[in-house]
Amino acid sequence: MRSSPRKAQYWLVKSEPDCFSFDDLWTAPRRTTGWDGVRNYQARNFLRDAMRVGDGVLYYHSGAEPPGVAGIARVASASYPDPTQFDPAAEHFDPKSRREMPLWFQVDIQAVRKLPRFLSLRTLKSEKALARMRVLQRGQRLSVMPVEPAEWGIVLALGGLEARDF
DNA sequence: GCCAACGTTGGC
DNA sequence: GCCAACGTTGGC
Repeated sequence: MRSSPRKAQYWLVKSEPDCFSFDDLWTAPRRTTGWDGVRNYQARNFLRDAMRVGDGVLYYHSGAEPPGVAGIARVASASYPDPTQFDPAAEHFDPKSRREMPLWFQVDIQAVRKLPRFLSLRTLKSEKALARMRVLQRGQRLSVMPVEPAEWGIVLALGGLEARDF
């Protein structure tokens, strides 16, 4: 039996630009980095179980002035164990994790396009069509979350990109 | 299994 | 710096 083509999937990831900005990703080797350090089970499940190579990623700057979407990226690898969980010197070392049964996973993400217009949180909130977007719901703190295909299209358009730019 | 205390996130 | 919201921890 053959599987039918997958529907396109989209995600949003958060990063504090003081820590790792979209420009940092853009200038990284192959414009790619391992998205390590995620230590939330719901976010872990998205990384480990749902993300696929080629999925679209909105790169969101949190803790920034202003916060908002800075660029788009793509999932560039299958998920694999986050090596920092095993490193006692790493900030996100997790002594509960075992190499034979890792707790935490990551994917590689690769920058695709910088948004011609940075899309501030304020602007996102003002867009009625995005009212249900997950990142805009009060109290949500996930650093990795799904984005609806329609929302992806609206965000790209607001940011000055077209669908074919991805 | 409950729930209070605590730590973290992240906008403002 | 403040604080609301949330996840985790640990006593019971």
